[in-house]
Amino acid sequence: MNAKKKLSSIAELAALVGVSKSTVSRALGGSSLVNEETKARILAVAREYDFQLNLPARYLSLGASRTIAFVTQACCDSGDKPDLFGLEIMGGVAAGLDELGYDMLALYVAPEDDDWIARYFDSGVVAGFILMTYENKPRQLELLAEREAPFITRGLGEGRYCSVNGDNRRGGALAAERFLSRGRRRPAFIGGPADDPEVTERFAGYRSALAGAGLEPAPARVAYGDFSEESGAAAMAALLDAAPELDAVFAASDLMAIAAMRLLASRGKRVPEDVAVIGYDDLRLASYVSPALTTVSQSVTLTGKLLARDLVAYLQSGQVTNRVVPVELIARDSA
Amino acid sequence: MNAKKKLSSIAELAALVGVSKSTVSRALGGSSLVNEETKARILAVAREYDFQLNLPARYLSLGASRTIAFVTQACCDSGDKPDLFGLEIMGGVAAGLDELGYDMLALYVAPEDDDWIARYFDSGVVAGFILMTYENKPRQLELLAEREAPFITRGLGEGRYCSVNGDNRRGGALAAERFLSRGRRRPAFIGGPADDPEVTERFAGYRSALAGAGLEPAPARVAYGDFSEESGAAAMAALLDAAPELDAVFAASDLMAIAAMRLLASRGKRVPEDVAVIGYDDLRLASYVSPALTTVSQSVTLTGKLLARDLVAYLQSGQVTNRVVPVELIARDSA
DNA sequence: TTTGGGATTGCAACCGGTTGCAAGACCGGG
DNA sequence: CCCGGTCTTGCAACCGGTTGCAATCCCAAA
Repeated sequence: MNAKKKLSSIAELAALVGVSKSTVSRALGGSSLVNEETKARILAVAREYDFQLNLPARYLSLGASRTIAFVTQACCDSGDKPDLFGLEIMGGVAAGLDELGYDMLALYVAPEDDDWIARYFDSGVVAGFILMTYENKPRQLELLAEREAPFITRGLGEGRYCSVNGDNRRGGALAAERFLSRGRRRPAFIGGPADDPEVTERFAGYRSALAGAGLEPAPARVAYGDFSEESGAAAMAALLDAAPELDAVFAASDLMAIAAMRLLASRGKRVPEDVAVIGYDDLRLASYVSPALTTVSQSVTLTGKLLARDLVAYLQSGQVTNRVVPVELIARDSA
Repeated sequence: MNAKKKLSSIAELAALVGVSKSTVSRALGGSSLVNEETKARILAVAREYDFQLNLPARYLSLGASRTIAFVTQACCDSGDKPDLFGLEIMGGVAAGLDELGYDMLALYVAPEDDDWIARYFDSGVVAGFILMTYENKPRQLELLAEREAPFITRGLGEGRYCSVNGDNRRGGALAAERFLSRGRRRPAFIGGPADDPEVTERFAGYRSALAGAGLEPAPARVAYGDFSEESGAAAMAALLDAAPELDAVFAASDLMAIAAMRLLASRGKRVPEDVAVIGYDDLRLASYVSPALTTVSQSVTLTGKLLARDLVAYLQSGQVTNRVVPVELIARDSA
């Protein structure tokens, strides 16, 4: 039935319908410069042969592609840890881009690689980037800006470039409120890097919610890591030494929270009876550990879709957006 | 310094060096038809201006792109479960493709979508596919074959098309041996779909290892699910009812194994004291649950790299390969 | 000195789209 | 009947690469 020979160019289609290349091109592009009746005829034949236009040719001609690069950290060689948070967001981004008719190229870049922007942007393969890397992020942002490559990032944009960001302040507050409602009066905090604006925001929200209850985060009950498990364990150990009286811990990433729970267990503390624990991110993991981790959820799917939409909007209009997406507390067993 | 104006075409570069387009094209392509000295001169200038050739144009001219689509299941709208196993493999594929100078397009397709092959292959955006979907996989394989689109899949290829596959038989055997060495004599099996060749292989390996010790898997101690958690819980429940004497469970996926562990706990069985549990896949998750899951590892990174390499080899030579990658038992606490 | 052949290089066509511009068809008004 | 204007359509140039073929140059062999 559909064994008709493949059409491999607009010219063949044109010949078949009896019009010129240009007319076909315009018809497929939905231009108003074509007679409705002719357009219908062309589209009918196109559908019948299920014609697909050649995208490389189109991109060449248009001087712009419809592909977006999703840039995430390379998980080096070995069974190294992929960036789980980034990976979960990728699904949302893919869905968002798909709706808008864009494709997603997955780019795993090594932290010390600066070359990818040129390789992918200057060569015309991608029209823009979604930046999810953590290491060296500021430098990469700068490089992108320098090249005038369109991009969006998850995290703070500060009005200078597009971003989608969780409501970090509210996230911190949610954690603090949860502790308070559970009667905890001596909560501790484990941050990511102390100079990471997301971390300071979370801390600010946390502190002011505590302040609302007349509490203040004792300096001895504040420690910083780098979002990784190892750092989470180390921070937890340090906190226990410095402030053994703590009865709750709010960590700025699920991985640190999980590591903290392990360390607590190894020191004979029960979670949540002795120490309540709250994480951040709501990785898929969080619901599998035991006790299941109470955590602040950033709605990965929504974040992904917004990253996609706002970047495409920027490509089309140059409109810089800094969107904040709501967070919510996912109450499980650890706090 | 490097503020030289951008070179946006081979022609500009050519003018700068004082040669023709063709010569530049050949020099960049490493052709032997160019004088070594000229080639060096061209490359030097190219590097100085860090020139990137326009890939859409190149692909158009060559009639083939250097992009591979990694096809995985769309995780529909909501906070739906992404295919964790696929996602972990993706990292390996990305690394493998990168080494070979290919790019990776991430394609999340809905199970009932048949159109993507045309959209991506006929339009010339991708040169081939890596197929990771589970639902409707046979049909999609058929469609790909019909269109003569180059692809490779994880799982069984049966000589008809390229594949990379874990050593399922050995995986099953490893699990059985572990049970035996732990003194378990009444092990149960939870498979994925009973007609999935990977599952039957695992079962075959498992059964024959048991047979080596004079045991036989009682039919009452065999159940089938679909790799998902829900099905794992259901299967486990059924097994407990039908064969309450069981002292071990080998599940064909980590998710089913984890669900089984939960169900066992809810029925008052201790893992591993009362019932030992072994999973399959070694998802990142496996080491986080408690007790940490003993499981059969398929070396995701290696699998990913091989998928990349074998597909590219096929693109270049038409050589169909069916590779089997070794599996290993990761001993943790659950068995 | 002429001739043959290898090494380099450039010309120009082609890949398959898009689009500015001109041309033809057809309309109503003057 | 002529003119200007609106609709449609096609021509041909262009996007930036690749590559077959012809042209040129140089050197050794005859």
